Amino acid sequence: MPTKKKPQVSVAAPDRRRELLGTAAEVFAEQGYNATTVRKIADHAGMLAGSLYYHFDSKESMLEEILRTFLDELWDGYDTVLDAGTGPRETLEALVTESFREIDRHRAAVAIYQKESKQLVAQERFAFLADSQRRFEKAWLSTLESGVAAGVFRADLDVRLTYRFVRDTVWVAASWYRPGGQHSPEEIARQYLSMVLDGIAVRT
Amino acid sequence: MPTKKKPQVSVAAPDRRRELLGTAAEVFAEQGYNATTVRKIADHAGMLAGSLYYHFDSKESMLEEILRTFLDELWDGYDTVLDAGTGPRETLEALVTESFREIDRHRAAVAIYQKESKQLVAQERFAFLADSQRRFEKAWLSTLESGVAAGVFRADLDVRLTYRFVRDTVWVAASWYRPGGQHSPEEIARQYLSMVLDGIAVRT
Amino acid sequence: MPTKKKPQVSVAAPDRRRELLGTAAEVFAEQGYNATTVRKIADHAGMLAGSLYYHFDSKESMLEEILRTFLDELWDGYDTVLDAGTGPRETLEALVTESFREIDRHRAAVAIYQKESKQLVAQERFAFLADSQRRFEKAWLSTLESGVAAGVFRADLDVRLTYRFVRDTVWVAASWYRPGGQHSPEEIARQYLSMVLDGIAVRT
Amino acid sequence: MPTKKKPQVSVAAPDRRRELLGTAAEVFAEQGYNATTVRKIADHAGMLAGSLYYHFDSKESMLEEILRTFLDELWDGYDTVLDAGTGPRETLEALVTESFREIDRHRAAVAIYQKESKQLVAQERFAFLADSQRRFEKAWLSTLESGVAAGVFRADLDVRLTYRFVRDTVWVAASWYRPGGQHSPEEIARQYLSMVLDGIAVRT
DNA sequence: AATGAATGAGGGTTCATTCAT
DNA sequence: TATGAATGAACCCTCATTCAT
Repeated sequence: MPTKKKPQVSVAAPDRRRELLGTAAEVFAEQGYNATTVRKIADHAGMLAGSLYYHFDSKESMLEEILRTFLDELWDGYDTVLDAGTGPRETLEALVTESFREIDRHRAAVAIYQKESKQLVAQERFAFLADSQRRFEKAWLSTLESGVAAGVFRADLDVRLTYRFVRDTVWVAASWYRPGGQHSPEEIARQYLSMVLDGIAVRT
Repeated sequence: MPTKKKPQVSVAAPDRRRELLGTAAEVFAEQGYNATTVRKIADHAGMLAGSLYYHFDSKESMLEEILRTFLDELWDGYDTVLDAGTGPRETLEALVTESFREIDRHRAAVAIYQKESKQLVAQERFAFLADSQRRFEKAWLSTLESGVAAGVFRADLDVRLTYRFVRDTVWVAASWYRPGGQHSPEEIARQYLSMVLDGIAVRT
Repeated sequence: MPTKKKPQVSVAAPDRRRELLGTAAEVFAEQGYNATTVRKIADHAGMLAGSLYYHFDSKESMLEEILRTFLDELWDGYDTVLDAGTGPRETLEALVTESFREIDRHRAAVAIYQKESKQLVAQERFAFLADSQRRFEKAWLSTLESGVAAGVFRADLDVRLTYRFVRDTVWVAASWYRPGGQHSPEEIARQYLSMVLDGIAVRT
Repeated sequence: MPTKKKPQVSVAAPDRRRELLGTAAEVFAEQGYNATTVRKIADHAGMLAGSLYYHFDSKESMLEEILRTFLDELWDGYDTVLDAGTGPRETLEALVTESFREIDRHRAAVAIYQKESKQLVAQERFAFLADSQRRFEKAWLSTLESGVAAGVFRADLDVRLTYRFVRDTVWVAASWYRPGGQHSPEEIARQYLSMVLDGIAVRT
C-alpha cells in the first residue's frame, strides 16, 4: 500500500511556512523574482538552499503562494466594500482606502505583483492572476460608470483611461511605500483621494 | 603587428547598432531584462547569440545604451520646457505632454526604465540613472512648489506625495500604452492633465 | 520577425553528434543511465558538461537518440529478413544471426536497451520502445507459430515461453559480448542456433 | 552517561526488518536501485524517509542485506544439489529447477541482482558478489564439463559459450516471471530444461 | 520507533561570453 | 560581419543522511 505523498506541512505547522514566505516575498520584492536566487532566500532565512524544498515544491510555488495569499485577502476586503451597497463615490473612496491598507499589509506581495504579473499571466499556473485582473477591472469600471451615470464623476473623460489612471495611481504607490513611515495608509488614501477626486489645481 | 581589437562602436554602420538596440529594447520590455537571454535578442535579429558581441560588449552595455539614449532625448525635451520660463501650470502641462511624447517615441525604453531602474541604480555603471532621477525630482518639485507659492496649486497637500502622484501617474502609462492606438500622445496628455489638475469628481 | 529556433546542428555536421552519442552510449552502457552524470559523458568527450547542451537538448534526448538510432537499424535488418519469404526455420536462423550482428554493431545501445527499457517505456517520450517490442513479439511469435504449424518446431512447448526463451537467450548476450573478441557475430549466432534448435544434450 | 547509539540490527524485532527489506527489494526491483529514493521505500512502508535509518545504516546496506540473504539461500539450495553426487545431467536438471525455485522465492532480489550486480562488484562492500559468481561459474562449468566427458552433453560446443547460454537462459526469466502465475517454478523448469537439453527443433 | 526539519553534496541545465574561422 | 563550438559560473532542485525530540 503506497504512498501518502508529501507529508509536507501544509496544514500543520503553517507558522514556519508563513515565515519563510514572508522572507521570500521580501527578497522577491527587493531584487525581482528572476534575480532572486533560491540561495538568497535561504540565506535570509538562515538555512541552506536545499532546505527550502522541505517546505515548498519550487521557487515558483513560493511565488504562487505569495500572490494567492495576497489576492485572497485583497478580495476579502474588496468584496466587503463592493457588497456594502454604497454610492459610487463612497465605494471608490472605500476601494482606494482598502487598497492602501493592503499595500500596508502586503507591501512585498503588491510590489511583486506590480512587477511580475504581466509576464506571469501567460503561464497556466498563474491564470488566477488574469481572473483577478478581470474582476478588478469590472469592479472599478462599474463603479466609475455608475458614478458617471449618477453625475458624481465627470462625463467628459474616457472611462477606460480614467480607470487606468485611478488604478495605477493607487498601486504604484507600493513601489515607494514603506510601512511604519510617517503616513498611515488611511492618511495616504485621504490625500490620494483628494487629488484624484478634486485635482491638484486650485479651484478658480 | 598591431591588433585591432573590437572595431565596434565608432562611426561604422551606426544604423545596424540602432536597429539591434531597438530589437533588444523591445525584447527587454516584453520579457524583462533578466528573463531576456542574449539568444532571444539574436533570434529576433536573425543572427546567432555570439554575433551580437561583434556589435556590443555585453548584454548590460546594450541595456545601458538603450537607457542612455532614452534619457538623453528625454532631457533634451525637458530642458527646452524648463528653460522656456513659463509659469508653473504651463510648465507642468508642458512636462506632462513632453513625457507622453517620450513614451510614444521610446515606449520600450520607458517600460524598461520603469521596471528595472530601481535595481540598476545600485550599480556604478548605472549611476547616471540616479543623476537623472535627482534632476527629475528637482524639476518637478520646484515646479510644484512655485505653483503652490503662486497659488495655482493646492497648498493643503503634501508636496512630496503630490510629486510622486503626478510622476507615477504619468509614467506608468508606458506599461499599457501602445503607439499607434486610438489616442495620440497629446490627447492622452490632455486627459491626464485634466484629471490631475481638476480631478475626476464633478465640481459642485 | 522572430525566431528560427535551435540552429543546433541536426542536419549539418552530424559527425560530432554521432561521435558524442557514441561516447554517451558507451558510458550509459557501462555505468547505467541514472548513474551516468552528464559530467562523466563530457569528461569522456573532452569537454565541459555545459558544452553538451550545445549539441543536445538534454541527457534524456541523448538516450532517446541512441535508442532510436539502434532500433531503426535493427528494424532495417529485421524487415529485410522478414520480407524475404523464407521458411520458419530459415527465418529464425536469419533473425538470430541478424540480432548478433546488431549486438556487434550497437553493443552499447543493446546493453542500454536491455537494462533500461523496462523503466523507460512508461514515459511517453519512449513510447516507441513499446511499439518496437510489440512488432518484435509479433515477428518472433509468428515465426515460431508457423514453424510449429509446419512441423519444424516442437509442438509440445508453450509458445510464449519458447518465445521468451529464444528472445532472452539471444539478447542477454549483449551483456557479455565484446566486439573484436575471438568469435565473430556469425560464429556466435551459429553456436547459439545450434543450442537453441538442437539442445545441448547428446542425442540418443 | 553511556550513549547507546544505534540499537539497530541485533535481535530486536527482526520481523520489521524483514518486512522493510521486502518492501525495499520490491521497489528496487521495479524502479532500479539508483532510481529508487529512500523516500519511495519509506512511502511504501508507511513511514518517513528518516525513520528507515533507525533500522538500517544506509540505502546501500539495505541493498547488501537483500542480496546477501538471497545468495545465502541460493547457495543452501545449490550446495545440497552439488553435494548429492548425482550425474551431470541430473545435477544440471536439479540446478535449473532449484534456480527457478529461487526466482519464485526471491523474485525481487534476483531481478536486482541481474540488473545491478555488474556495477556493484566493483565496490569492496559487494565483493561477495564476485565470490558467488566465481563459485557459480565453477559449479556450472564443471557440471557441463563432466557431462561432456561423460558423453551426455555435446562436445562440439564451446563450453564457456554454453555456460553463458544456460546461465542467462535461466536467470533472465526473473525479469518476466511473476509468482502465482499459471506456471509453477517446477513446470517452467521442466520446459526450460526440455528446450536447453533437446532444443526447439523437431528431431528428424 | 518514528517524526520533522535540516544538511550538504552533487546533478542536470542555462546562459553570458569568448574565439578561431 | 557572422558562425559554430565551447567555456565556466551559477542556478534550481534532489536526495541520502543526520539528529533533536
